[in-house]
Amino acid sequence: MTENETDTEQKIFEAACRIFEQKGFDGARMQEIADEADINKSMLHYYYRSKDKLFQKVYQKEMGRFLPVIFDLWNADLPLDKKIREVVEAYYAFLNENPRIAQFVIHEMNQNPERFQDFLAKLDLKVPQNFNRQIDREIKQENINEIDPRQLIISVVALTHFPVIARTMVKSINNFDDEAFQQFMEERKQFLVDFILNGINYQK
Amino acid sequence: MTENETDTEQKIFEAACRIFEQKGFDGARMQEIADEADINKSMLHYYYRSKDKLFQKVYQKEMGRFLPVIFDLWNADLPLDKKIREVVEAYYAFLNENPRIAQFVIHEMNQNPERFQDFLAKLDLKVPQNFNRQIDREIKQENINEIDPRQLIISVVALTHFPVIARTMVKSINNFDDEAFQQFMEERKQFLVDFILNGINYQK
DNA sequence: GTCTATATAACGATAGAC
DNA sequence: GTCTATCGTTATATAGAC
Repeated sequence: MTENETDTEQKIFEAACRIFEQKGFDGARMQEIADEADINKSMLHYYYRSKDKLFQKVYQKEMGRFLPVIFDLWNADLPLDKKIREVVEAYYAFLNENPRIAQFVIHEMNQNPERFQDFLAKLDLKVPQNFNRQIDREIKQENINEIDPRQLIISVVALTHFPVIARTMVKSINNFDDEAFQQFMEERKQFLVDFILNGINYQK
Repeated sequence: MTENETDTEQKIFEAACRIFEQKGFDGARMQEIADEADINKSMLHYYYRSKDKLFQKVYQKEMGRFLPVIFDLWNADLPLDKKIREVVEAYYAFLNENPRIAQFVIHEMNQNPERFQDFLAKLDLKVPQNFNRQIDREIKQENINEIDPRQLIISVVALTHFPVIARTMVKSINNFDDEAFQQFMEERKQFLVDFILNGINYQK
């Protein structure tokens, strides 16, 4: 019966992830999570004691998945143009598989900045030092404009993540259905790589 | 006594704006709004009947302020480089005066896409047709790369708005206090204008 | 219009049978 | 482990005195 235990617990957790991602902590209802998991509400308390503790688990999982992806590739040993393409594609792949995670991160981060800061500190993410040096070199060799690497990183994150976070607005304004939105985002991928490399005046 | 009536009603409304912006509909408490307005909780119901109706008013005010700003300047009769600078500066000015509005819009839009779509339809915002034509001309004259004007607009919104929405993350990652963040954003303004114009390969 | 007191409903959490 | 029934709290909302 160990399998059934694990199974129930996991069904609850996965349902909680979906509901918390959609509604946030304040908007989520324990009953709703129970319904989503197709499991009796008491089981949520049996396995996780409280809404708060269940949320903590979800929070750690989602933040722990989201944040490393943001930084992972910047330190890679790749030429700048290839790196930009890889980062954009990695962001796209991740956001495609996790369409609501960015929205969750943004909202819960703003609701409780201290908790976010504490969590970030524990993650011990590497500041992209290699990338800073790479940008320095490229500037000295006059391959790109003089830019602050931090401005570039946040710009790439913004350009890729914002349309996903603001998907409702992008769809409404352009009268996109889901399919048209998906196509728009696919076209955007190539646009972004060119836009970013031109943006820093990259000379091959 | 008409003055006192209006005064109380407005104090409530302004407090409600601040609380709903920070906490969202689900996270906001009527008692908290009453405290923020320094007014008895019953008065909220006396003037606005319900939390929902009070929120509707706030929603309409905030959305009605936010959305026009996004589109206003794109149709202006300005050369492209000047237009980009003006738009970026207009976005900056608005977000500086309303530091939490973008976060509010994003969250409530995602919580209820249908309501957002309905509201947007009623606003009857002009699609930036003039801007589309301007981009067409610039492409034909080979002043810029072949780009989709919709991709450019959303990119400019993303580059300016994302750091504000994700302010907590930007601050935490870079170990910025409020002052350092403000300076980073100020430096970013010039970075963005160059980055965007280079991004579309603008030739003066 | 403003206050206190209270009704009503929703939600998180627990007890206890099986 | 799982279910039903229910407790205790909190939140919205209203009634009624002033």
